[in-house]
Amino acid sequence: MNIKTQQTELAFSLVKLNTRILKRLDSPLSLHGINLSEFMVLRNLSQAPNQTTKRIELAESVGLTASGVTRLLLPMEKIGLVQKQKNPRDARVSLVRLTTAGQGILDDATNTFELSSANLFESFGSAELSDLLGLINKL
Amino acid sequence: MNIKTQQTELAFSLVKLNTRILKRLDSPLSLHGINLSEFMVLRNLSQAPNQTTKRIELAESVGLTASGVTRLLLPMEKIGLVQKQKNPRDARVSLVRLTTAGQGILDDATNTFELSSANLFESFGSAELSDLLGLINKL
DNA sequence: GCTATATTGTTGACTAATCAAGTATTGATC
DNA sequence: GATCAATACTTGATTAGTCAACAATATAGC
Repeated sequence: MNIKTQQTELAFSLVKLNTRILKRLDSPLSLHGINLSEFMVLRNLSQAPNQTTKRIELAESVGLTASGVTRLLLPMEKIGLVQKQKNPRDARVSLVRLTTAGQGILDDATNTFELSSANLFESFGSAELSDLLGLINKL
Repeated sequence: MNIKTQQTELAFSLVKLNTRILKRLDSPLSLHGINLSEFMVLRNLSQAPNQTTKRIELAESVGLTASGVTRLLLPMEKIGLVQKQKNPRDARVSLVRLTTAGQGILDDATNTFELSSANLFESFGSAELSDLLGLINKL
């Protein structure tokens, strides 16, 4: 098999895999009233210094557009998972901060997510896991 | 790093990777007037015996629901990339067949897709490609 | 300091998909 | 051979996201 075919097959397989993975990781989170995108946001916030991030950085790290983030955060603010804050140094940016409630939901959801992940990779040993992570990080 | 953390990190990375990959493979196809889902459909059909498949198998192999396939195929039929055909043995199923026009578009689009794939995996050698493919196929 | 350009974010209009409900047909059981 | 459940597909309503256009603010060069 020549390299072009390998690349193409791989791309094709990755695309096919996609939906299945997303569904398997997303559905279980509905238990906590959030979806995968919201989980990603919460997780990103909790790892950010001071649990606070610029919306645009959030967009980048979750793989959405700025406008997608606006729409995603709206209900999250409403139910109090995150808070909007102004940046005193730059009035254009508005910062997003994880609330205590948000952290609580994140903690619960993380358990679920860990379970789904374990389920997803049940046939993988530790070596394979780090191999795959290594390869993925090259992309 | 314990195995649970590995699994979780990997799942997280996969999700983050997702959007980026999809966009890189999808956008270039717009040159040919199709999107990634349509490309997947055409490709699946062309590899099926007699270039014909049941809609529900198509759904399965492209990662959509039956209803998603209905909606996806509608415009494709209209512009003549695929044809609807009845199954004489079972009046419930309707078969989908790749047309010559569809095959033409597929051929063009395949070149583009190969290019995007090559671009995506440019830093991968042949061994890495087959490693990654192997790991992915375990999922 | 003033103007031109770039950055951040929001909004309206749209798209691709989902789900739940419905229709039509088939196959299995009694 | 009538009924009941399962299968294949379609449709209306909804959802999560995009893009393009916009407003507000910041930065750089003159």
